Amino acid sequence: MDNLTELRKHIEQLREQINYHNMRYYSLDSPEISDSEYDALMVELIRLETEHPELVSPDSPTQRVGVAPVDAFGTITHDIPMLSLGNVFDDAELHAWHKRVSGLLGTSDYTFVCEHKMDGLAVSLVYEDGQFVRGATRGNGLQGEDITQNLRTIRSIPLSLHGNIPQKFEVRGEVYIPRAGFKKLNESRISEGQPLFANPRNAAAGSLRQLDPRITAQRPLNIYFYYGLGFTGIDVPSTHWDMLRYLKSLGFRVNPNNALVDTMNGVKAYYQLWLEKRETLDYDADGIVIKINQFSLQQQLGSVGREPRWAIAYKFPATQATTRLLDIGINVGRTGSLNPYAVLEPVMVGGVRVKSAALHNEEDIQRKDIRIGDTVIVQRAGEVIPEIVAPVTSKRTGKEKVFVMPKVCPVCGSEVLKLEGEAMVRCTGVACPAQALELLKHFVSRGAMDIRGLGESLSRSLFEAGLVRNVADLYFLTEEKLERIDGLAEKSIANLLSAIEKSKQQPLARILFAIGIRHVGEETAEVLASHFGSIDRLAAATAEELQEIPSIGPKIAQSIIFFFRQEDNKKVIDKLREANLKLSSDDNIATRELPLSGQEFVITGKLNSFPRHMAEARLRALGASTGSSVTKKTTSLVVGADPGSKLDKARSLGVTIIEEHELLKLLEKYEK
DNA sequence: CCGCCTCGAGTTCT
DNA sequence: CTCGAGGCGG
Repeated sequence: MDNLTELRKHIEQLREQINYHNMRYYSLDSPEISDSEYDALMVELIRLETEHPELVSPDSPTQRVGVAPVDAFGTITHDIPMLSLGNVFDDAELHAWHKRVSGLLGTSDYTFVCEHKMDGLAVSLVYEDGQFVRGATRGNGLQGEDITQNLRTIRSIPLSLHGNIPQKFEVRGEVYIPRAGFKKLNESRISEGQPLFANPRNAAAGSLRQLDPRITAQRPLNIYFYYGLGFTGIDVPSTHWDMLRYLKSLGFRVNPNNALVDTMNGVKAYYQLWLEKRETLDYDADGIVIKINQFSLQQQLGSVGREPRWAIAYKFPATQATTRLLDIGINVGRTGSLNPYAVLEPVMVGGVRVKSAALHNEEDIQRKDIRIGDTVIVQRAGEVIPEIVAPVTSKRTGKEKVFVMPKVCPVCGSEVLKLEGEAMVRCTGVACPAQALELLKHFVSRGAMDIRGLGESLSRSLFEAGLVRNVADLYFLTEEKLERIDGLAEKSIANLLSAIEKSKQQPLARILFAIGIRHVGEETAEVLASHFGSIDRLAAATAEELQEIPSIGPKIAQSIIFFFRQEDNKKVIDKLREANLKLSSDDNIATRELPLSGQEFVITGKLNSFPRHMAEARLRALGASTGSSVTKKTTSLVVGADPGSKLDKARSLGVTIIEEHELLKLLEKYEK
């Protein structure tokens, strides 16, 4: 046997192996070998084919990387037209369809196959003698574009089939981009400065229509097959359901969520199920497709125009809609950030009337190229919050206006500042009313001081009436003052005052969160409260001391120091103290659970009342940690009889030193 | 210095 | 929920 024949055989074997594992991995989602083992096979094949280009065959798995570009797509006439589907939008219309069909057939003794109506691109593939020879887009239904080379790059499309196969047949399926892949694709497009795809469908369409298949090969395209036809040289199944199973047995990827259903109630249940669960799918589905299972009945029904009578789409309420962007407004946040939002012509999306949407920041608007006056696609997918996906550029009239961030704060007129490397533009006004009001709203909110009955509108009224200029003013409100507010009855006033009174008991962590130090949220406030135990100790801390705390870095440290340096803030804190808020957790009942957490105690010398390990255990039970030597992290040193060198160390580090009787007092105070 | 993770801030509608 | 920013480990 000569060398070349042997090599040819080896290459053929490799291809078969790779094709088999391709099918396991891409079509059946159940790989048998690891990715690296697979890669090794592929590398070997590429090496052999590079060395012997004459042995490269068009169905070789190496050819999926895409061949050289074409000038234009050829036209392919579909042997059997690719029909579109009629739509129904509610149960009544669905029943009307069922009734019509049953009437035409003279029976309602048939079954249904339910499938997802995937939001992708319908394609048609022709196989001859087990080889994939031709693939086309749907086009106008009669003629489509020849995208054979692009389809070859999709891994789950078998290039050649084995076993007892039809001489010739056609399969149809839906090409799509999985959601995860779509997200990644758009992310990489951002970093490459390319325009974003509005949705996975557009991305799939754009990818399939690449003239250069090498680009298509890099897109995460996938496909589900849902139809087989035009078989020659073999007996075909007599129902659609069996056809799907047959396609699967040939190695075509078939959607596992398809269902065979006996009754209309089953159809409705399938619809309801996936209406609720559609967000869990890794592709967009805009409805379900109901097909009459028996081919003989399908034939009997035939088509009207371009729509078969034997199938219907039952659409989900749209999660995307287009509407006009009337204007772009600006909100000023608590931190002074200027937050643009879209003013939309109200539109129904996913069953809700949407009239505004957040636009995050200026860059976001520019990247998406959204202009005032544009027709835009609004989305309200699984998430409740609407967003603008993209403008519909084809609807531009030329009168649209590009948005520019104002140079001054729209509320107080102060200059705005965009810091180097930051996305947000900020108002520099120290006394900006918008910021003050937002801070007030934040202060009374649920996670902060939790003052019930003081919502958005009352906050605004109090602020505008000049009764509350800063958050501390809340604690000096009186009945007489509140009577000046319109629409505030006696009972409401009493409730409000009692809610304010109650909030005085909020623990230190809540207060630290509520006063609105930049970069100090709930979590960090908790850390600071348990570490320092009082607002005064926090205010006195240096940047170094702050940064020693885990999760506190230079930025947060700087922000805290900046906050406490401001005269206005000092005044507010003094007034809060005057109002008897718990600015120190020492006298705070609400922090009882772990009053000493964040503190580290070290004991030196001999204790009289109990052994050292007992003292340490009791301290730990209160949330403190205990150490054996004095370090920068030590917060208190307990001094017993005959103290050692730890005392000197503690003095040099400025660690709080307490005596045994003070420790006892401390323990008694917190233990119960 | 980069990538990963967590936290902070802002947001819509019923 | 999403995006940006800060902290931190490799």
